[in-house]
Amino acid sequence: MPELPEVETIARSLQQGGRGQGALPGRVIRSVRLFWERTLAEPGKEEFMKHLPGQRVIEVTRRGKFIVIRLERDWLLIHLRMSGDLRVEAVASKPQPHDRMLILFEDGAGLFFNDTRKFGRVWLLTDPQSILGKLGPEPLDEAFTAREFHTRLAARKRQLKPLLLDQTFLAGLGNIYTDEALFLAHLHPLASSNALSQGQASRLLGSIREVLNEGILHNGASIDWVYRGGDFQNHFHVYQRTGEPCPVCGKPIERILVGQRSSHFCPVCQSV
DNA sequence: AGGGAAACCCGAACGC
DNA sequence: TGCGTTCGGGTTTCCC
Repeated sequence: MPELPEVETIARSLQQGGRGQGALPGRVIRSVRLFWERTLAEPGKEEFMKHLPGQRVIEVTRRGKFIVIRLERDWLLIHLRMSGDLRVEAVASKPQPHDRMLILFEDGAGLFFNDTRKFGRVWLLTDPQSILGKLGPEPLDEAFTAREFHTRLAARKRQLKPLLLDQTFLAGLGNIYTDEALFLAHLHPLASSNALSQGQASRLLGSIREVLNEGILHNGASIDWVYRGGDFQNHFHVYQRTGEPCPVCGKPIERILVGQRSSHFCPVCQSV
């Protein structure tokens, strides 16, 4: 579940060396190995091999669900998608099952990209804005106001659920966090975005921030058997709790399909 | 413009 | 036991 909190956690650990000895900044790339090429590397294997070796890592940050690695000349963007994970080894050992890429550094350290379901992607770019520029605002950015959020919601006429999942509208929310935020805000996933009052928009932004911060606190969620360290899955209010009593009113949680995505909500607390 | 569907993947969890 | 089928997560692309 490569949603914002986990990406945030990994980016932080990569910067601070949290996972083992993983501080990337300062390290110089020696070589790159791709164990899976078909959809992993953009623009392609040849470009990676040609341009990455010799470049020093400057810093590691995050934008939306992307992990952003700034190199001396280029930029590396990593999207973990569903089952992706990053692992840093001070002395790179041999690849493990489902490892898709290894970036080997001159001092022997290695950054492994492991991804069971092969959904993840890595981009090598001279200008990261070609991708990051399309993203909507950061919900955790304090400069992003509830008033601005309300304006953006009112400018569209869409079901709340798909709109919140739209990364160009707001960056970083996935299916879990959207369901949880809508529940906390007492809003129905099918409610129309342009029907929200300023107060409802404010409450929704507050709920989004609460859910994201809670996810970060718990190191993200490990659901669908893909374990990646977090335990936020033990704190869901509605997600994957179909039929269980609503923690607020006791009515069974319902599950519907919205924009092909499963959506969990309380039919009483979240009226349209 | 909004919404639906399919495609990309895999392994768990099911049905028979 | 061993098949086959379904499912779901994020995103892009195509179509109405």
